[in-house]
Amino acid sequence: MTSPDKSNNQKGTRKAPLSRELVLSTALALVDGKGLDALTMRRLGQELQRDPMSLYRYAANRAALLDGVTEVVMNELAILPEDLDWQVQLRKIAHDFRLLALQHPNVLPLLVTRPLSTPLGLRPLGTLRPLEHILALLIDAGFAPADALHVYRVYYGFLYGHILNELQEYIVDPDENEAILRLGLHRLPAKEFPHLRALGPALADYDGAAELDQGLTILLTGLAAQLAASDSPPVPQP
Amino acid sequence: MTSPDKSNNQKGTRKAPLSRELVLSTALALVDGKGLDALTMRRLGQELQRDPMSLYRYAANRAALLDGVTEVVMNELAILPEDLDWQVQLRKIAHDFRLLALQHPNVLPLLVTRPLSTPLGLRPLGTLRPLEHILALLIDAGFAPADALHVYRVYYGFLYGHILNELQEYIVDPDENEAILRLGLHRLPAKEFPHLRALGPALADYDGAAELDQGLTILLTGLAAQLAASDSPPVPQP
DNA sequence: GACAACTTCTCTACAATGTAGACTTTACAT
DNA sequence: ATGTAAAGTCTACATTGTAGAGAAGTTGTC
Repeated sequence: MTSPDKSNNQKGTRKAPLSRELVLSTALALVDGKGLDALTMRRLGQELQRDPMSLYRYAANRAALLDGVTEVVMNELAILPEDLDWQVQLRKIAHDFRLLALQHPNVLPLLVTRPLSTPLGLRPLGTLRPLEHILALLIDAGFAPADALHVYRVYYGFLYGHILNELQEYIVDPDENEAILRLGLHRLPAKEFPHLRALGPALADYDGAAELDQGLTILLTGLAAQLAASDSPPVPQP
Repeated sequence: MTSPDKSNNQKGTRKAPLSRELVLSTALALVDGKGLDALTMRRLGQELQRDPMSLYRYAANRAALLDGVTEVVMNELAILPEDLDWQVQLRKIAHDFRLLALQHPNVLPLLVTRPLSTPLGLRPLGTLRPLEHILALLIDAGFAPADALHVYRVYYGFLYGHILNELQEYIVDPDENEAILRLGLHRLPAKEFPHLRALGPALADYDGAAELDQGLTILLTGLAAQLAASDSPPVPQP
């Protein structure tokens, strides 16, 4: 072993030096496990058995740490083989993203919120890679580059929106879910909220994947139509 | 005047008693003006010329205060005359909501994030009213109640997503916008991000309203198709 | 080895925050 | 006046992010 953990393991077991990756992934674990609020410098330091201050070598401040966490999560989104039909690919990416969000529900607020403070041009590469990927995909599919951008926005907008929606209805304990729901609906004035109250049962069983897929179908239908429409008129100039 | 502000205006001008509305609207003003982080109990107290502790009579804690602010914003969303065609209405609501979000960009994180901590059934009525309204609208338009729910989700999902997207690209100073963008794009490795870099100009001029409308068109097209498809099969049983 | 430069981590300290608990002031009903 | 409830204040404390100075450990050069 060329790299020794050598001598200094005598008292507090001298630990291997930190790294940005280690710091960020422990931070992520903390958030996943105990929630966003649990991610404090002190707690993270404790988790890593280091003085909280040592963290500042790997993230300029707490905000940067949060950005780092979102980046880590974003990087978990695998980039995929390009073979398939573009519609199939968009579907797949959407579902992958949904699963990713479900695996880190506590991070979602960061995912949707942090980019608000960072102009697009300055975001970490990991965050921009999906964008580039989808642009490529759409342009290959026949969309004009500018249109591809619009389509991307519609698509990602819808995707983010769906995830938000789903996680809002998502409750950890599904038994509790129904209980709370019934309780809550009961509270609503019957005259003002007739439809909502009537939908109690329908609200109780929510199938996120199906819901997403349904939305995607609508979206893709519309997109395909648009593509077909724009494909014919502009003949390439000789 | 039966209610006197009478005697006690002699030294620090005895102030009229607070009220939840006053507290919340000042809180909103603070957030609008100075950003989310500026909304601290102490600062809000100072703004109202009261001891920070007095606020706890109108909001159980800071989190509740935040919820209150989102509620206030939500209540600004006017409910509209019902005459119009459902598609027109959905379009109108979407644009209204967009404008609302643009008027309170600093509140958006709350708008999308706070509901995550409150199960649907327990949200403030103001937040649920749009939901009920749209359900009614869709059911009137011919959707089965359960379908109306799905449609609502797609619609609101898309809407939220669009707003998030738009505000992410929104920068206060439009001059700076282009500068930052150019700067940022330049930084991207040309091999890895060819399309994104090429889209520089297209990225620079963003028309949110148009973008939203385009998305809505796609969505509504898909929805209308779905409505037509589901309208014929299930004949009412005699 | 001796020494220096550098990286990594720790200690101490401070200002700001949310909020519990006890108290004071004000308003009003009897 | 006297009691009761509401509204507002004071004091105090634990917890947070982070600045600044330095300690400990690592590595390179002679």
